Amino acid sequence: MGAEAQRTEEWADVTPDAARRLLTAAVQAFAERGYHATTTRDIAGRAGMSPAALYIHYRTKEELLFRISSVGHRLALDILRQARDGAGTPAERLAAAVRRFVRWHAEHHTTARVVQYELGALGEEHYAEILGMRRDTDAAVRAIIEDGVAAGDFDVPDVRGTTLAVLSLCIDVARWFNVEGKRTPDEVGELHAGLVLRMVGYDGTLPTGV
Amino acid sequence: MGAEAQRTEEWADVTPDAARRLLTAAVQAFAERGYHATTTRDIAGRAGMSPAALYIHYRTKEELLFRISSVGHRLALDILRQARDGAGTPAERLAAAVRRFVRWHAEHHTTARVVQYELGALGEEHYAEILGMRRDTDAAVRAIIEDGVAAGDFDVPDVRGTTLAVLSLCIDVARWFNVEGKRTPDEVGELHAGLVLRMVGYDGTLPTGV
DNA sequence: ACGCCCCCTAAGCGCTTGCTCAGGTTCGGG
DNA sequence: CCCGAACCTGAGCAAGCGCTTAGGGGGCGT
Repeated sequence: MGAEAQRTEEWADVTPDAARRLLTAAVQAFAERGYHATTTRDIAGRAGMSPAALYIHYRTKEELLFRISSVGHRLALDILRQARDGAGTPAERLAAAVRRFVRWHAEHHTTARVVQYELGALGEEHYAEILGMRRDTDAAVRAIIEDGVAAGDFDVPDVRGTTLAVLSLCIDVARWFNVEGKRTPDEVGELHAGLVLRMVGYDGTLPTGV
Repeated sequence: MGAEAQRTEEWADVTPDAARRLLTAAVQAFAERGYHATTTRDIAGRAGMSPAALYIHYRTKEELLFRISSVGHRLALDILRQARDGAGTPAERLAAAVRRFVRWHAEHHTTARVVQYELGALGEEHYAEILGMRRDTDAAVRAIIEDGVAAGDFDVPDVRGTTLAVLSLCIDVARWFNVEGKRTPDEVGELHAGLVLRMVGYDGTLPTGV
């Protein structure tokens, strides 16, 4: 499945068609220039519409950002929760979590960039709502690490700090990942999964799997 | 030494006084709201001046950003080069590099945020100039890791990828570090130094030092 | 005492911004 | 054939933007 196919799939349940086109146009524009440097005319232009058309489907420019941020956080959270609740040893589940989380940030790095770096532009209420999802994200990763510590598979002196560092390492992929670069999302995910297992003091070999 | 003292010290060689006040005002504003959401009136207001005063000391708003970015990158690069060229084993030098680099990103997280996340707002020529310094940053860290591999102290299958990940982990501190939080810059630096030594497969204990 | 230069402000110019609104087009159901 | 609902556009408004300009005040050397 190519990146293009996934990009449309990601917003598949946004209707009507024009609203989805505006949304994907906004994702691209926000990712390229940032929220504040993007004009409503630019978004509408990319979607092949007049500026006024935007306001039929969204009340403000900020609502567009919130919708993107909301869907993006939901997707990222689902990835981590699936790994947390999946089968296998803590090492296998942590490796799977990192692999998929990193792969998502690389593959959908435009969306991920908006999701991770444009939070500050959200309105107060929307920001608070997103913050809740981010706390859940942290909790999901922490749960896996705590499982590993309890099982005696991991050696982690500072669980909260290490959780933060693991998430930090994964999220930052969205900042530097470049489609023109030599590394595929799969390769980056694999590399990071290995690094994270070392960070938690797992002394076995990197488990394979999705 | 408090953060306040360091903040002024950081821009000590910027003269005259009004130019420095404008610069520090811009750093705060850019870090809080982002470059594009910051107005020249806001910057001038924070510095206790009229909007026009800005243009006596700086030709454009973008030049202000470039100056900040330039000084910030220079400071960060110096930290890493000092660690690279310092005495000690590769593990000691890598630990020192991460400790100090992370500490800088935590202590000066306002400056660091502008330096790391507002690159895209730079003009083309200024951007190219900054990019050169960023390549040097990468090279400095890579050199230490290569030393450790050559000495047989580190086990790193993918040197370039791991270098990128190490830098990534350190840089991202600027995004999440919160002065209100419970962790001091020193503690965060210590934690990350330990994590990075694990990432490079160093099997000794964390060396102490600056 | 005087002229000079540096530093600053008040006012505002030209432009772009987010957003609005009256009016037109398209299309399925009766 | 007509109606109403859904969707879209052209034109434009008020506000805010980066930046400019004309002019004033204060401290310096002479």
